[in-house]
Amino acid sequence: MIENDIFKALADPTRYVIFEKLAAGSMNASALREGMTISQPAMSQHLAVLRNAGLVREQRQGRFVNYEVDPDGLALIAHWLTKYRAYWPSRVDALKTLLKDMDQ
Amino acid sequence: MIENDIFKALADPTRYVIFEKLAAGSMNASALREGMTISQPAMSQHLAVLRNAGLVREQRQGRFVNYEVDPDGLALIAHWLTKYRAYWPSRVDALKTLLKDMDQ
DNA sequence: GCAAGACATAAGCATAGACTTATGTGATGC
DNA sequence: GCATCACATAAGTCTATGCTTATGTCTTGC
Repeated sequence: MIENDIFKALADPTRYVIFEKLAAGSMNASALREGMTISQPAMSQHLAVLRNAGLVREQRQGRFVNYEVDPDGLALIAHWLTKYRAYWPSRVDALKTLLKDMDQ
Repeated sequence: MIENDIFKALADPTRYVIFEKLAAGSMNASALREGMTISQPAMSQHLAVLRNAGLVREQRQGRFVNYEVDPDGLALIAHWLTKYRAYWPSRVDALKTLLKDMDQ
């Protein structure tokens, strides 16, 4: 279950912040730590989780590792969402009416 | 951070299954337990988490409580996704469909 | 009223996972 | 070669949370 890894990765507040930072622009691990009170190993571990979930990908540049948002992860969420189009708001009213009619 | 509750709620495999079951059709808590080896309190607790996250809503019917997918929760995820449009690969068909449906 | 059913809440336990410090690995520069 | 930097991995600790049993609350049917 791939989606589960994605949700688990984004469920942690610290990782969520890291992901948002990367979404604003790709960065290496040290740069990501700036402004956050987090140890270097913790950052490394969080990035590994995000990477394994497919939300982030790395790119070695000498002794730096540049991290960036991986579109594939976002695509998976989007694809997952399409499974529930029946429940999307634009159709909610029609659905509500339908359900109400069916109940009686 | 509302999204965090949503991701946290879906990160648990058991809750994910419950959500999928409800997406296939609204049910009461007892019906949800069928086919799952899970205690009644555990189910009740999971449903509370899903409800607090806005993913599921309840509807009292006598001594039964009918649970159903709350479109608001899915709408929040969809809205969250739009923040990352810049990263969406144009080639992904699922995304195209999603965008088209959401923009109208 | 009272028993039984459907669900929620309480309290305690046990594991997952987020953190730490310490150490390892690979690249760069002198 | 060797010191240093950027990052990964290891190992241990502590807290969050998912589970259990026990009990409470509300509703229905007799």
